[in-house]
Amino acid sequence: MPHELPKAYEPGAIETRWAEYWVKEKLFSQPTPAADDKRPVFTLLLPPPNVTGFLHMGHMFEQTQMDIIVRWHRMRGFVTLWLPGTDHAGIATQLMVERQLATEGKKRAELGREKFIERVWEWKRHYGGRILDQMKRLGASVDWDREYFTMDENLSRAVREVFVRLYEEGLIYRAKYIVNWCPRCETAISDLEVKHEDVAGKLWEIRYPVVGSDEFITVATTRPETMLGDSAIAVNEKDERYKHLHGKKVLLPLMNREIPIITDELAQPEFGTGAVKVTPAHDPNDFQAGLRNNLPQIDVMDEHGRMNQNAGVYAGLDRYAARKRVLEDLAAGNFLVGEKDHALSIGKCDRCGTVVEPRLSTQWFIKIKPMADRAAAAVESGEITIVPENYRTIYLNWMHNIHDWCISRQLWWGHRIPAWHCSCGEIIVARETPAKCTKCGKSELKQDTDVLDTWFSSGLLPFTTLGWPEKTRDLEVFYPNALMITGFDILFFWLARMIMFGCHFMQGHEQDAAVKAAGGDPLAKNDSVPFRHVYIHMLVRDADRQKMSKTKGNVVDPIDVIGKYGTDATRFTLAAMSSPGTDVAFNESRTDGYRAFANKIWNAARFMFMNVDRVDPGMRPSSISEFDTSTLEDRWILSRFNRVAQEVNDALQIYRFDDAANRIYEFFWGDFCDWYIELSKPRLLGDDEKLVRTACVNLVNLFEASLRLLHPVMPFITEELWYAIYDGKPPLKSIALAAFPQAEKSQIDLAAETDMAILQDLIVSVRNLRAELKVEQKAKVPIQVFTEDVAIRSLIEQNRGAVERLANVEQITFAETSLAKL
RNA sequence: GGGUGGUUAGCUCAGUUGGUUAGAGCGCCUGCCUUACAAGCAGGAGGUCGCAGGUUCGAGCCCUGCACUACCCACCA
Repeated sequence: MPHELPKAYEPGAIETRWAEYWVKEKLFSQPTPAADDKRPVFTLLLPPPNVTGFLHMGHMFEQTQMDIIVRWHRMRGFVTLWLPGTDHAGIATQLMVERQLATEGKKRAELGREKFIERVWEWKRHYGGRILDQMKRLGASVDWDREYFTMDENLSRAVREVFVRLYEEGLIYRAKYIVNWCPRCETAISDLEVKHEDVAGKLWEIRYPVVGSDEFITVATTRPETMLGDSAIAVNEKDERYKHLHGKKVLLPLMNREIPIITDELAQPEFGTGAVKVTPAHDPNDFQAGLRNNLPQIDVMDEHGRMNQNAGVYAGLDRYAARKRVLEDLAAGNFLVGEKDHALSIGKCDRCGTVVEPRLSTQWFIKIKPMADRAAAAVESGEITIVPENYRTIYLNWMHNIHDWCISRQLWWGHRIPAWHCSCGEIIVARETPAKCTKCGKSELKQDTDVLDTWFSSGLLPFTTLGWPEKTRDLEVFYPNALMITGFDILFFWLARMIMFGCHFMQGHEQDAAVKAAGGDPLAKNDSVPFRHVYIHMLVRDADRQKMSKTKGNVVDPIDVIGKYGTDATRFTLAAMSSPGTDVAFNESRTDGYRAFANKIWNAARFMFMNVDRVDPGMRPSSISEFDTSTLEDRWILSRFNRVAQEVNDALQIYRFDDAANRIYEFFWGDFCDWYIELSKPRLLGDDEKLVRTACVNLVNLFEASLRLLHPVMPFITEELWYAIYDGKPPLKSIALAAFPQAEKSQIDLAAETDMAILQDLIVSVRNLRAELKVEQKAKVPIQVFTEDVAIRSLIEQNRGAVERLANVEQITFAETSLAKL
């Protein structure tokens, strides 16, 4: 077939065609390897996008990096599993559906739990697959046959199994505790889900009259409405100012309740007046102080952030309205003695932005310390390595200062907690719905209404997606994952939890011996870890380094960019711009440049086909060994190729996607196109049929190998041209299954590189001289070269043709003096 | 309050263990439709490497301080 390619590369149709082909042919489905399979294994779990999602640049960035690594491993002969799925994303999805309902003027409560959940499933069916379809367009080479959803029945069963086991081990407990509460979402949220924001607030000073005296004690607060729930005033034992008041009481203004003056470390003499109000039900520090001093916990607010009946006349008021009224009333009663500006940081709900209220409630917790210690050790010992390295310290600091994890959420969307309450007070934690109470035998049991934090189930994915708790062959082969690629923003939410759960539940796990022998990592001392290496990527920002956000309107939609420049160019941009530890300022001008690169590749192919078709239309690349190395430029380009192959492999080994991409770019454009193709022209245009043929064989071989080298970064154009080279009948169904170029140091021909560098220097300096002397562009001129070096003379002598052509000169002679001239 | 990263060409960024004239893309200037590619080719201009000290034969790189900037963590009433 004559290879008639259009003059310019148009990625659109070509990319969609291959994207569909890869999925249709199930090219990336990875069956479980047989017992005698001796190939090394590479497993990678795709961080499951939320079902709320649409694909944004961050996803594309992450997936490009993963796809490069995955394709690279596959081409190097690894049994490669890249496992895709989506996350039910409890609170986030519930919020989206609530918003959708709001546009219909409906509320969640009106629908009731069952109907609401049905609505969420509808949402999931509608939006859940969207991001996966977009991933297909990106060419993500995941195993679509293994796609999962975190609420699939098998995964849900695994969640219950984990909960029950942890409960039985005493690591899950239920307690009344002060937690972060979002009054809008009406649920507890974990510390991580609270985002702190610095605001200019006020500090109000309130004086409480001491009972039985005309003295007052003054305290300061940023949340005056909570004084309604005060149960003591604390002073420091050593504080001389208050020693005479120890054991006395104050009358709580507005509520007219007598509360004790206690001594507690909560009060620091240096701070403010040295006296502090204690409100155990509304502040975490006060809560602890309350426990230490056996104080009553007076809860004055409800789940909506409104004052309740304990707040007396303020009952029913919203917390901010109550604050206003309390301050007015305090002022009227002459209890308010000061109001100062005060910078404070307030916690807001990560999801909806509502100011979080510390709230006393009964929740389920994980006693996290034992798992955290093991998870810290896994990183400290090197069983898990983290790149960039500074995240290691961040991770360890967090692990070492960890608090118990509140895992219950008062939401409707998520994994229901497998606990059943009996009217007798007994709580039964079980894998399946129990028939009757284990204590009193009653059969009317009510399942706990709470659901689990969404990160509870995602923390289990490295093993639950492989069939756990069954002892599956998949688990044996594919666990642990080789790598985890994810963003720093979910380091604690997800990564930390996966390590804790993995180490805990996979304790004693040994990867299949054959697999281990083939691809085992000597760093890993124990296979319980969920993955051996972690690569943390940074954020994609806009060209001005601003965070992309819908409100700012600076979101760059990857689908738009792809439409404009092609997926390959966009992928190349993201790869070339991703240097570890630095955010990517996504700049379309770069993408435009890489679109040109794709076009360059395309046209190099056109040039090659033009010549090949002329001499031998049936010519195919055979093995690289048939590459003819009789001339300097052939030896040189082969050496350059081997060098870049080695460099690309080295770069990918340490996740330097930028280095890998840049090295290929420089090689292909700079060495292959600018020099090698130009150098091959004299041969191709000459009359010597044998030389023409040799030049063609070399071009085809080198080009085919370059495509394989390029493939992980630019999968589409390489697939298209690879098929073209093989005339639509390639030896394998996809270049993605062909071998990735590897090279040894011995394959680098230093002599050829040095000699070529000399010739290149010569040609460049002649060109410069021509420009300097303003010699007519087309005019061939004779030159004299001055050199005393015999070797260089003979080098030029042997490559006279190339020099003459590329420098546009003729009659090269050698001068005896340094007065070389045109 | 603690911690981390960044500061290099007009713009966006590389620069591995300190070692000749500090690189790339885009933009800009000059000349070219040369038997793939004008999305191209050949050439060119442009940098006191944030500031101030220090170590060294030698510093963009190491040390100290400062400034600016971004981010992470934190229960300071």
